[in-house]
This record gives sequence, structure tokens and C-alpha cells, in this order.
Amino acid sequence: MKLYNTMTRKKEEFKTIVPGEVKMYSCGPTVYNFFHIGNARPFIIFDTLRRYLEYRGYKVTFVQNFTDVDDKIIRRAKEEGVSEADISEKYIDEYFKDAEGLNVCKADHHPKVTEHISEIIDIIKRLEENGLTYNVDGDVYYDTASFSSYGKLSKQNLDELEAGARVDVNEVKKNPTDFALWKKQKPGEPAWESPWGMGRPGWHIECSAMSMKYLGETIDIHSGGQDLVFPHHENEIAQSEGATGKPFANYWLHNGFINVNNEKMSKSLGNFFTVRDIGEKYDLEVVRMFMLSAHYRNPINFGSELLEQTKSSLERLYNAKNNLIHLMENTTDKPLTNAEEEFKVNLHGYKEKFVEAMDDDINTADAIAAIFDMVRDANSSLNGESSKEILKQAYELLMELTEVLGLLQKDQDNLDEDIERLIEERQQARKEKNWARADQIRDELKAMGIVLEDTPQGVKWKKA
RNA sequence: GGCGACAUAGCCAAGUGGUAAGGCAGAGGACUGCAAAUCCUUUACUCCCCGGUUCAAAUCCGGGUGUCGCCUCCA
Repeated sequence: MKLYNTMTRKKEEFKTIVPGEVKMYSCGPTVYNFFHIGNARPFIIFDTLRRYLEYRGYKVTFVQNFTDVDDKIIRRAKEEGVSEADISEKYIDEYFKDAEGLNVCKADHHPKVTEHISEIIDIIKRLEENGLTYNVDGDVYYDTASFSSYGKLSKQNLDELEAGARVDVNEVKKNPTDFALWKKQKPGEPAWESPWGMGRPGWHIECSAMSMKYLGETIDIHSGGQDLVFPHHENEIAQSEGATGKPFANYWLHNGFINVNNEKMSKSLGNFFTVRDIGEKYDLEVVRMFMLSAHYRNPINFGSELLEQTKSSLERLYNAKNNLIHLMENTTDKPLTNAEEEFKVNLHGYKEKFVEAMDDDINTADAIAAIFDMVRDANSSLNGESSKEILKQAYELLMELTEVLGLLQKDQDNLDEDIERLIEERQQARKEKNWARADQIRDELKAMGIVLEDTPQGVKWKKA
């Protein structure tokens, strides 16, 4: 399979360090609030990549951190008059709730910064020994000018960055691109002991430390949002490679941004959507489908009209799934007909198209198209006369492919007894051609959110 | 100033040299007691514009226009 590597700006054939095994690290959230749809994109995309790698038979070790000490958390804790840990623990819990709604699997490890202070200190010590740091009164900085390949990921060079209008004006730094590895404690802030005095880690060092601890000095894939390319990932490279002298990650993957009305989503523009808010109006599976319906590197626009479109298309897939289940329950085993044998061959073709799309830098839009192709074919080729065997094969392939995308995994609940009784009563009324009563019951159920469909194999229902 | 992305039907969106996927919405038809679901037909002589390369370009090259992002915490 091929993946687009930000480091080389090319799609490259994916080769793992250890055959059959993938070690991947994805930058996780700073837990000071509910996460928004912009955060949701990398969670969903890289969860999908992980699922696909596993589908292709790789043993994947996936690490995604929680940043649980940071300026924003400290500020939030002060505002609410609680501890930093209260804030971070709360929003870690909330993260898992929303992630579950989005069908994002738990990582193998979700390390927290506060639990890895000693690993962080160790790396800073190694950098210090390698002459890549300087200490200004208890603040330890990375001396980016001493790391010759600084800027290789973002293709920035130091001189041009200095020409930029918005570089840090911290006067104690030797160069504007230098960044804090260790920050001296300020009054009232959480702090840990270190060789440089009481303080806390800088913003970038955590990912280097935790990636190395759980995955080793060189990993296969490191991923995150496009905005992390500079400076965050650039700094991670400087830290990790500066300490070990080895490549930090072989493939750097970055997802594109989400805009609202073609503008960046931001609190000041008032176009900010948390996943929690959207979950009140939509099943979060719709959000997942929305994210997967475009290529992960392209910017996408977000809006309620688009969610409505996505909701309708997802319904089409659920209809197909439930139709297949309904047909399977109402047919018998019999030998495959010639047409069914042909359909079986087609099924294989859809699977191939899916795999080909996913192999091409996880082209989920094309992969979804393959599923829609399959669904149309199944809808027109299969019916109440079909053999159980071919229905089962279609159903199983549909579930196999959609599971890779994390879609279509919800099953229908059972109906309440009194609703079942109403459905039965309606069937009786229909037999007696009492259409008025039949329609009345159908309307009643619709008001309760139950939609009925009359099929040659009996009544089907679904929740609206 | 530096780095980068995007521009394909009413909307969303694939497609990186061989003659425009898929979804949503719309229209017409079939099926149905009526619906729903589903199926069929239909909606881009053309892919922002202008040049060039080629037998052949949405796809490559050059130029232009427009939009957006990063260079500061940020997915």
C-alpha cells in the first residue's frame, strides 16, 4: 500500500521496520474541554488507518497521548477553582465518551504527560549531553541552530522564519525557533523536581518521550493534523533524533483542516462545533461517515446541510444491511443459481476495488464508492427468491468492509411488545383491506419514530 | 517574506495521460391498496481561465485568476 509522506511530499510504498508489525503514534488532545470536529478528524482518520492495517494483517501498536499539563489546563483549573488533575481527568472521560460515539477504538496506550515526567527528564538530559540545549535561569531551551537538519519536515529554514511577522519575541532565546524543553515553575503552577529545578515539561517533549517509551526510538508512522507539522512535529524530530541519532519516524501523515463557510473554525468567529453538541442532533456515526467521504488530506467544509446529505447516504447503507438481514431470515438454503454465481464473482470485484482504494493512501471516498456499487448490485440482484447462502455472502462482505471504516456496526433493537401488537393488528387490517385502520396504525407508529415497510416477505420496520 | 493546499454537475466528492466514479437533492417511470424501501431512465459534449507538450490532458509544463491554511497554543 502507499501512504503520502509529508517528509518527502510523495506517496511512498509503505514498508514496516519489522515485517508484519506497525508502530504508530498519533498526537492526541489537550484535555481542557470537549473536543471539536476539527479534533475529531484525525481521531477518525487514523483510527481508520489503524483498522485497515489490521485488516491487511498487520499487528498494530497504536499510541495516542493525552496532554494533561499545559497552559490551557492550568488556566481552566484556575477559572473553575479546581485542580489541574480534576480538569484533565474529567475531559479524558469525556474524550472516551465522544470517541465511542464516533466508533474510534481505544489506542493500545493512552499515555499521560504527568505520568512520564522521568522519561521526559531523561531525554532532556541526553540532549544536554549532546550539546543541543541551553539553560536560562531554570528554563531549558532547545538550541535549534545546533541541529543541522532542523526544518526538514516543514521545509522551513531558520533565516526565512526569522523574516516572518509572527515569531516569538522571547528575548532570552538565542533563536526565534528555539523552544522550551523544561519550564521553570511559576507560582501556583504544577511542578516536578528536575536537575534544572522545579518545573514542568515544554509543549513538544512529551510526544518524543512517550513515543519512544512505548514504540521505540524509530517508529513506522507518526500522524496528526496539518498544523502540527510546524513547529510541533519539527520539534519532536529535533528532540528525538537529537537524543538518539536515529530517524524518529519513517512516515509522517497529516490530515487536512475543517472549515466552516470556507473559514477556519475558531471560537472568535463563532463557528465552533464540539462533537458533543453535534451528538445532540445527529448520530455521531454521521460525523464519521462525513469525515470519510472526502480524502483525508483535503480541506473539508462543515455544515448542517452536508450532515443531512451524509445522513441520507448512510441510511441507504443501513437500508441495504437491514434488507439483507430481513431476506436471510425469510429464505431457505438452496443451490446457487447461475445468476447468483455471477453475483458472487461481482462481490469479489467490489472487495478488490475497496482494497485498491484503501491501498492508495487510504482513499476512503473511493472505498465508500465501492461499497455503494456493491449495495446497488445487491439491491437489484437479490430478493426473496435468493438462496440463503448468497444473501449471507453479500451481508458478510458488506459488514467486513464497513467494519474497516467503522461504519454500519449498529444493530436494530428489539421492539416493545405493544408495538409488535400494533404491527400485527395492522397486518390483520390489511388482510381485511381495512386500509383506513392500517394507515392509522402506520401513522401512529411513525409518530413514535417507527417506520414500516411492507415487503413481499412481510413487514419491515426501522427507527426514523 | 517563506512553506503549502484547493478550484470537477444544484450540493458533497473521487479520478494524475486514453476520452468524466460514487453519494445527496431534482425530474420521469416501474413496483405498492397507498406508502416506504428498491430498481430503471434522466441531470458536466466537459473538469477556474489562457497558452504549450502529446496521436491523446480534468490529469503533464508555463502563465494567470480566485479561495484557504501554516510560519504563535491550535487537529
